[in-house]
Amino acid sequence: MSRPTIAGVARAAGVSVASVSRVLNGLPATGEMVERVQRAVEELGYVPDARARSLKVGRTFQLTLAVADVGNPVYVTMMRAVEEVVSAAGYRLVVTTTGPDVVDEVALVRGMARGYADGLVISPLRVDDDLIKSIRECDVPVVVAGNVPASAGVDTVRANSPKGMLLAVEHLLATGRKRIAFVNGPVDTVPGTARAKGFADAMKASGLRAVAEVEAVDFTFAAGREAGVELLSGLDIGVRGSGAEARGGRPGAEARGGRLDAVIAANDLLAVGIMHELAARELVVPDDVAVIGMDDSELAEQCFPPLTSVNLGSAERGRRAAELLLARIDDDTRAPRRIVVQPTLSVRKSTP
Amino acid sequence: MSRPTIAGVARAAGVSVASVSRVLNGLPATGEMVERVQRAVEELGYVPDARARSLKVGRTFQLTLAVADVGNPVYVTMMRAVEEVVSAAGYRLVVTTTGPDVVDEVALVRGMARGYADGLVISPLRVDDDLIKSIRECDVPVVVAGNVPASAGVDTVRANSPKGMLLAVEHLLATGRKRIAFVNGPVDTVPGTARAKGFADAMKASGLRAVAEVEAVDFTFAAGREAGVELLSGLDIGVRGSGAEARGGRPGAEARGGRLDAVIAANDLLAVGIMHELAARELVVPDDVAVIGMDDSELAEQCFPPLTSVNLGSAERGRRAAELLLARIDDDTRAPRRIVVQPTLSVRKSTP
DNA sequence: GTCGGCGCTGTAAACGATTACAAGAACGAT
DNA sequence: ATCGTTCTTGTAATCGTTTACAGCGCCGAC
Repeated sequence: MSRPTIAGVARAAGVSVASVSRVLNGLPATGEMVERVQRAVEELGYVPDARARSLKVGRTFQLTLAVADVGNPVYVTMMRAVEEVVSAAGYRLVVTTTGPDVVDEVALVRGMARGYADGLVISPLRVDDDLIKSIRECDVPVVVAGNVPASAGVDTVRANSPKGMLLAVEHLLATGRKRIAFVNGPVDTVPGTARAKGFADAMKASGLRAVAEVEAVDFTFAAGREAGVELLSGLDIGVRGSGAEARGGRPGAEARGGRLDAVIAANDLLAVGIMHELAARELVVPDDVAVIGMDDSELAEQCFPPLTSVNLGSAERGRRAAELLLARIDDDTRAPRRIVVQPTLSVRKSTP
Repeated sequence: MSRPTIAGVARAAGVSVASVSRVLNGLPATGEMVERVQRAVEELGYVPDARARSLKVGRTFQLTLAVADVGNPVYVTMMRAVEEVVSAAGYRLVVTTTGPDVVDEVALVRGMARGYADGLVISPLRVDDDLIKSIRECDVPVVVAGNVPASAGVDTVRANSPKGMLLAVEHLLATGRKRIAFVNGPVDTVPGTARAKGFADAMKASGLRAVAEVEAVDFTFAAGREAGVELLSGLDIGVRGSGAEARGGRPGAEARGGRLDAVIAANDLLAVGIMHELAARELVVPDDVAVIGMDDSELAEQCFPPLTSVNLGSAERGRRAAELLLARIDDDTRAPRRIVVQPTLSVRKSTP
């Protein structure tokens, strides 16, 4: 009645359980043995039990991907890439949402010790010593998709935000925009700090000063809109001066850096949120204000106008991270590798 | 050196393994016993092995969610909802992408017999007898998020597409649009057939005839653009007649149903794809053409103009599906339930 | 003909937890 | 003081697989 076990198959085939197991795992056996076992398996509809197998071989053939927010399209891209690699290698993927708190990330990493998965790819939003420690002590292999110090002694795959920022700023310069504002996510996050430093460096290298900088409360669309409101109130805006200026920008605006003709956002969701606020003020993208996002997610081509975005290689990072994880599962002695994926710029209609 | 087992804890605490297990599972024990065990656990950093536990108790505390395409924002919404419910109940979520082929869905359901998860929520894109059969025979509880015949004898949670279509058509009528085109996904899919029937019924009920109907190759953004190209070539378009008409619509267009002033798309991704093609032809949404999507995903509020969309309750469907699954895991004797979630219309700027 | 070697098969011991069952302790009632 | 009840604890079986080890043919070589 209940599911047949390997013992039932053995009985039906008139052989030992060991032989059944061997046939099922492709170990050497005579043609007749294979034949009998396969017939019995077929007849009973036997399917090996993953739980028992996991216990014995010490592996679950599952890998975990932990991201902060599945609603962020960049994680969807990454998830796709990871899925592809790990499923090709015969693993299932467990996707976990950690949320924005580092304590939940730590709890997750600690929990890996239960052995429900053979490895972890984690893209931590916030990093502290506890997290580093938990990763270093973790029983199962961990790959970090993001930036943690080399001292953590863990495989990492990260983006090159500074280079990406440089691409963005240079592209704006090349198209004649110099009055640039920057909307970042929380600076106490890993991507937030990287973007902040990258933007500062890129601007310095180009001899520019930011017209304005705003820190959104998180990396979501809603936060992008809020940041847009904050950014656009009281600033003199637009190439044509058709915007706030016509409606009378505050006097202080000039002092804060002058007119605004371009916005760089720390990710695509923020960029799209800002574009909505620009539209609400009847400012035209890119004519009045150019907008550049980061991540080059699917949203960048779906939004309107299509968003020029810095491709930080999220798909490649996902792929490489998954590959590193698989490699480490096979060989845990190898020295940790630190891969940096280089950015490219996907130019679309949101910049002139 | 390697991970401590319950036997190690028992030795360190000077008690039996049974006692350790009991303390860990909160079964009655004296204060001193609890004390000793907890100290030993603390000292050794013991964490129970999920694999061994799974084998013994016959449960993995994992649930699987199978969707066709993680890139579709409606699945992201659903996934969030499912995640929330199942993780609150102490389960992990395994997200699997089946792709568009029914054979892969069947393989997935069959594979559940391995017992790597305690239940499955599947949102099948295509359904055939094999799939129904595999679901009926499945060893672990299955809940279908979608439409399968009652004869399958399985819990289902589905949307009410016809009602949703009615909401869309009525909204267009109420805003003075009668020349409606419909862009569907593949009609050999579950949502595709439901939408097709719903649209036909809604139009009949309103005494209207479709100006045009296009079937996209799948439910993606790219397919939406292709469908947009097909739809818009040679049709006379727009309330103001400022569009194709000015550039000379083909003579045949009138015969095919006359001018076009509204498009209903089978989901948000298709709608957004179409909006891009409208924009490429300098047609203004909603002034020239109104657009309505379905799913009311995050993309609907992120795109521009924000998309009026039929909310088919994807979050609620996810939640209810997860709840049904948890309930069935607790009690597999209960008769199958078939829940229908009612739609609402989220009116935004893409309709007048 | 015997023996070594090789290759297949079966027996039984793991893997690390839970839990049925039995045994012992403690305690109150008679 | 004895007995029965209750509560706690320990012993050992069990979940379904994999795999070390031993046994047993069979073959070729001497």
